[in-house]
This record gives sequence, structure tokens and C-alpha cells, in this order.
Amino acid sequence: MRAERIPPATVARLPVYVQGLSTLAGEGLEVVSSQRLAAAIGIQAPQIRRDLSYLGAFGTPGVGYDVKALLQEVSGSLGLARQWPVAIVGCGHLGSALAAYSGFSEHNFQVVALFDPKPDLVGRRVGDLVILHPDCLPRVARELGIEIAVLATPTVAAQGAADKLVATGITSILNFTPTTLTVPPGVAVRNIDLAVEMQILSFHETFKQVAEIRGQGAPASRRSMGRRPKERVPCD
Amino acid sequence: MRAERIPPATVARLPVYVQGLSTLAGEGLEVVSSQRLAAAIGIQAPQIRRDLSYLGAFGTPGVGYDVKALLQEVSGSLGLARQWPVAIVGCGHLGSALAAYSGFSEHNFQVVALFDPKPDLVGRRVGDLVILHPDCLPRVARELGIEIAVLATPTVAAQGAADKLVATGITSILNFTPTTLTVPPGVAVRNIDLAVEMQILSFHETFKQVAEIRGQGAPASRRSMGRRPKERVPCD
DNA sequence: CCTTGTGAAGTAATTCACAGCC
DNA sequence: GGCTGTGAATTACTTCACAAGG
Repeated sequence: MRAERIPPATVARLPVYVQGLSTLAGEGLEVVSSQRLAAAIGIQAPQIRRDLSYLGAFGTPGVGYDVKALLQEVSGSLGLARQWPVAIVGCGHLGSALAAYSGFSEHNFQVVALFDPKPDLVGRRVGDLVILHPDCLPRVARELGIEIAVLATPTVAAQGAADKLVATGITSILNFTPTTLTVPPGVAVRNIDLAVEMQILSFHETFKQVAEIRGQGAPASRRSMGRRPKERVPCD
Repeated sequence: MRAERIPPATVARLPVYVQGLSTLAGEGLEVVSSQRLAAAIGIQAPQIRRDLSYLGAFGTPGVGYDVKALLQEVSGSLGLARQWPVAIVGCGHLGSALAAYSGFSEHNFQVVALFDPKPDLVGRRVGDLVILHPDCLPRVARELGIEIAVLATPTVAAQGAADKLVATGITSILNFTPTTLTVPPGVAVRNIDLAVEMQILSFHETFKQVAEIRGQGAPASRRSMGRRPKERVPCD
């Protein structure tokens, strides 16, 4: 049943399906049941069937889902049929690491522009890109059709940079700074905050209360833990 | 009213309160209402009051919350009263950037050990730490009392490294690899996956459907967008 | 047998609305 | 006047359980 509106909770899980299906496809699996997929990615089988039903019906009762076809379908629902040009704003340690990160290109995202206001960074090459001054943002973004930006500036510069991005017409921001960005309606912000995640783990360590853990599969097959080292290694 | 069990959704928001309250405290604000805090961090006021009620009652009716006291209380609930030693496993681009990231130390987390199996990395200094071979993990983790680890290895090495961490007794893992880790019950895993976040933004861009966005405050006061650049800058 | 897809049921999270207090 | 804290209502999400198809 084609759904008019896909629940946000489902959208947040679709990328996990893409990851899991890619892995299974790489292993040569042709058909997968919701049960099997559930074991692989740590999401309940009925949840998977429900989620997929929002996209439409693709499974064969009694058989399961065609892995490649389903991967195609889920990817398409996420808008991954096309290539997305991405800008990175802020080229410190983190920004540079992100620029070099291969995970982008593997998923139809391509980093096409780097920006940083620091005079000693402007003009520097990172990979096969040259760092530009943020004043170039409007022109470059328009020419390259950039709609998605990664924000990796120092905290104090984050809101100002976000304002510039919004003014340029960027409507999706992946925010790595520990800041609550203020943006107009219609602009999507996803926050990745190390401190937030660490603090949730701290809570877990303190109270041993499991808190919203994604991707925690069944205990399943413990892999061999490796033999003891043959040679001494220097510790500390 | 002291709550026995804090809902996971609330736990996930507590770090946002910490961030917001820290900012407000830094601005010299002494007392804050749920309304005011809501505007600052983009969470509904009744939601904030409900969340805080799980920790206990700290507000003064007719007045609001004492900023410093509340910050203390929320931090304490997250287990941030103490210092947490943290290990980073995998010292490539990302791992190194994380090792240098100041956001850890600002929040009572201290990176105390780095591990990587690559022979040309073992022994290398990063900041004031030396990269060790993962075979040292059990000994070092025990000596330094490490319970939380950051996983930043290549994808293929992720599960193996996680197994080693678990065998060592680590019970909280911040996983930066695009892998669904299989861990025994009682071990907490938080996943930070760039591809996942990018794909959710891709969905937003494609269908302009806002999907689970945290920290999207009211439009609020638009800051001045800056004047046009006085001097020409080189673009492209 | 086996599986999907989905109404119905159950559970969790959010928001409302107001009593009680400053 | 203003604000908190919380029962009640609402909304969203998840899981059950089974009819229908292979």
C-alpha cells in the first residue's frame, strides 16, 4: 500500500536496511526473509515488514524479498537514485577527515567543495579539492547545484555559517558542532554530536540501563576471539 | 517525583539540556523558565518539564529553574559527576581527528589510550599519547579502568575489534563504522554513521518531508546576514 | 509447510490543560 | 501576574496474530 507519509522513525531506519541489504547482496544472497534480515541488522522482523509496507509491497509470500530489487527500491525511496553534491564548511581536523572519508562516495554523495575562512587554509589542497573562502559559497553552490552541506566549524562560528548556508539556498545541513542551530522552517538539520553520544553511554555505564540502542542484534554466533599473541608487543 | 526508570527518549535529550544550560550559564543567566529553555534548544516546553520531572522536581513555580543547579542535576543524572577514561580503536583519519577533538575533554571524557594494529602506526605519537597495538588492550584497559571505547576502524575490522573490546570488559561502544555490531546483552552500542545521516537528508531533499529533526527551533531572531565582501576573493 | 502484508492491540512518547504555588 | 509539575488525552510507534498467497 503506497503511503502518503512515511513516519520519521521509519525513514531513520531505511538507511540501515540499505546497509544490511548491501552486505547481504555482497555475500551473494538473492532472496531474504524479514526474519533473516532482522537477524542481520538487529531490527524486529514485524518492524521491517511494516516499514517496507510504507514503501509498497515487494515481497513474495512464502519466499521473501529479492535482495537486489529491494535494495534498489529502498535506495530509491531515500532519493539515492541520483548523485548528491555536498559542501563541507570548516576544514579543521574533523572537516578534513570528513573530506577524505570514503563513506560519502560509496553512497552517492560527492564532496565537491570545501570552505574555510582562515587565510592560511584558503588555497590549500585537500585530496583533489582546494579550500575556498566562504564568500565564494553562493556562487559555487549555485554553479554546482549544492543543496546539502556538512558543518564542521568551531562552535562559535556555527550559527553564522549556518545562516550563510541558508541564505545561499542550502536546505539540508549535517551539523557536527555542539550547537542548536536556528534555521527557518523547511531547512533540515541533522545533528551529530560526539558529546551527546558519549553522555548517553555515560548514562548507561552509570545505571546499566540500556538506552535506545540501535543495531543491537541477538547474541548470535560469537566469533572466535583470536589466539594469544605469538610475540611480545610493547605496551605502555 | 523520583522516577525508577527514565524513558530512553528522555535520556537522549538530557545531553541537549546540558549543552543548552551550559550556554545559558555562560551568558550569565541565573534562572530560566521551561519556555525560555525551549526557545534556546528547540524542544517543546511541556516536554522539558516532563523530562525534568523524571529526575525530580527542581523548579520553583512562578519563577523557573536555577540554571547552575539544574545543570548540576542533569549532569549528575547522566553520570557526568566523574571523569570517564576513553579508548580509541583505529587511528586513521577519523580516529586521529577524534583523538584531537576538544569536545571530549570539555565534557568529562578523557582519551587515555589509542590502538591500531598497523605496524607503521604503532608507536606514533598523537597529541601526548602513543598508539599501541590492540594486543595491549586488555592490560591497558584494566590498568586505566576504561569502560567506554570509540570504534573508528575500517569497516571490515569493526566486528573483530568490537569482539576484542567486549572480551576486555568494555561495556559501552561508540561505533563510527557503518556496521551493525553484534554484541552480548549488557553492552551498549551507539552508532554514528555519516551515511545514515546523509541519506536521511537526501530523503528530505527529495520529498521535502521533514524527518525527525532535533534542535530545530522557532525561526526566532534572524541574525544580520553580513554585508557584501569588500574585496574580491578567488573562487574556483 | 513457508512467508508477506496488515487490521487490531498494545505500548511508548508527546502534548494538553489545569491545580497549586510563588 | 507567572511558572512548575502532573493527571488525562492524544498522538505516534511497535508488536501481535492471522488471513491470503506461494
